[in-house]
Amino acid sequence: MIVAMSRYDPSAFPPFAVTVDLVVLTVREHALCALLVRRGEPPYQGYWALPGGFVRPDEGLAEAASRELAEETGLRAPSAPGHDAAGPGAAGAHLEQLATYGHPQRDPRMRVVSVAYLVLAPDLPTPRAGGDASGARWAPVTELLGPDRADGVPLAFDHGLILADGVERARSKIEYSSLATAFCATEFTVGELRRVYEAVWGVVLDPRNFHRKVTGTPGFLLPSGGTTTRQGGRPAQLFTSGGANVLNPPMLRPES
Amino acid sequence: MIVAMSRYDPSAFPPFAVTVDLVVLTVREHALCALLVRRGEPPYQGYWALPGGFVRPDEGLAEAASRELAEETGLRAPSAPGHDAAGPGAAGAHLEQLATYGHPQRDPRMRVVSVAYLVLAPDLPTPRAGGDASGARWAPVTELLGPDRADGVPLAFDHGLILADGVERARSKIEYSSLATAFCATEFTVGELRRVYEAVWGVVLDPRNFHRKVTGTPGFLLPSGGTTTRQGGRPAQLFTSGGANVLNPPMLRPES
DNA sequence: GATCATAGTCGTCTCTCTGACGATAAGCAC
DNA sequence: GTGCTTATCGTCAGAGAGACGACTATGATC
Repeated sequence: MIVAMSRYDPSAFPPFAVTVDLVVLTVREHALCALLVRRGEPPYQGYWALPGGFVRPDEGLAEAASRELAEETGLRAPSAPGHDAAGPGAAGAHLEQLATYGHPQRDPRMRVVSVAYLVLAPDLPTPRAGGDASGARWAPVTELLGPDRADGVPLAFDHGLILADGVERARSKIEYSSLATAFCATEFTVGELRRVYEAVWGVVLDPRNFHRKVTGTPGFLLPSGGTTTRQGGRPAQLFTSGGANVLNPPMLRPES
Repeated sequence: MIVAMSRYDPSAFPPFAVTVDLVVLTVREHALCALLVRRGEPPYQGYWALPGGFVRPDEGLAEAASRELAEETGLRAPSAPGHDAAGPGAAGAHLEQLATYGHPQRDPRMRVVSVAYLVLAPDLPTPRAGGDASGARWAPVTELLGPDRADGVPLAFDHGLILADGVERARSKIEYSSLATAFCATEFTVGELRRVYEAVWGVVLDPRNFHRKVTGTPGFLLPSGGTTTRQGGRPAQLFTSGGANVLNPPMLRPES
């Protein structure tokens, strides 16, 4: 392909590389964690980075994100705008576009525009390294963000910024949607859902008020009929996500 | 530039064109309006489209959006994440990234990924046609969206979809931020701000409850000291935007 | 089996905020 | 002045949230 740049010729254009990067979040051991892969090649060889890759010439952006997600984790994720064809309570991760990053020097090799996607997934087995990554892990986001970062080595490229944006999106979106259920298994208890909120927001919530709120919000939870004692204590009712897209009034994050 | 495609060679990549498209919204005559330009060249010659253009090789995405905005409207817009350097109440439009659109066939000429930006501006003079556009106008969004579209001709490319996403973003964002003030002049009255909400949401709000809400929310409005009678009736206090980024509790959109 | 620890669930009280609406204030047109 | 407009203040009932007491039903431990 021959490429030329002329101000007024609309058939000419400067070429860009387009990639997708994934902010894959899950809740494990009461902490919000992000999926990282270790880069096996320069630039940033040996650094931890968000999973991602080039968009192919014949695929859409969400399609590329979904493909990369499957390659890295084996997760099947319907894209966000289309409703989950499997209906309420179906397993599988939530995927939505986050933002696009295109600083001219964000990749030293060439001009790269990266479309970031946010994935919210239930707890998964330890990831396998895939493709061009020499390792993969779940990292608590508290160790990756902020000035009190435990791991002194930053992420590759601008992935620290992308991760921060993704975490902020997740934190605000579970306020006014039922998206927190995407962090849970198909069936879950009110207490498990509460622990998701507590992990994502980093707060403690009153179990009684939380129970009243989520069970009193129409469309948020559907009773599945069963009970479980897997958390110990008194048996708890099992629910599936009611699929309500928008909660009104929203869940309130304490002291924000 | 020679381009090749190889699965595992990270220095090779399929080339994309990257553009920015602008959803410029304003409120005029009690209606939410979007800026459209008429395309002077194929494809979609003669169709109305969102303003926009190619990103240059050496500029960032927000920079390109800001440049296109200035070229089309003369507006100077600071990008959203950085706070307005001119301080609270400064004129100038609000600009933020909206979403990125990259369906493989969205442009018949080539593979184009478009990063859409949302601009909220106070009422502006009738726009001039600029660059490759043969005309420009403000169109009420009610005439452009939905099945009851008055103008039977759709917008070029996927710009109808982009516009719908931008309008939805604006409608939801003024709920929990002070962004509605971006539609007003530097100094404005409570009534003028209420008419912004009414136009964007397409509802009527109770003037007394609205007044109590906005004047009672800390950081939303700053009294500027003056008064005006430009809306008729009793003189109204003038305010500037207090710059509060997030309103808690939010403004409530009726019956949503 | 009795006791304890754990987690779930229901209720109550108070306070804040909202929606509905009455009442008053202060300009302009005539 | 009267009438019309818009702005602003007040009042009241109801919904919802935060704080917290009380009770329930399981497994663990003695």
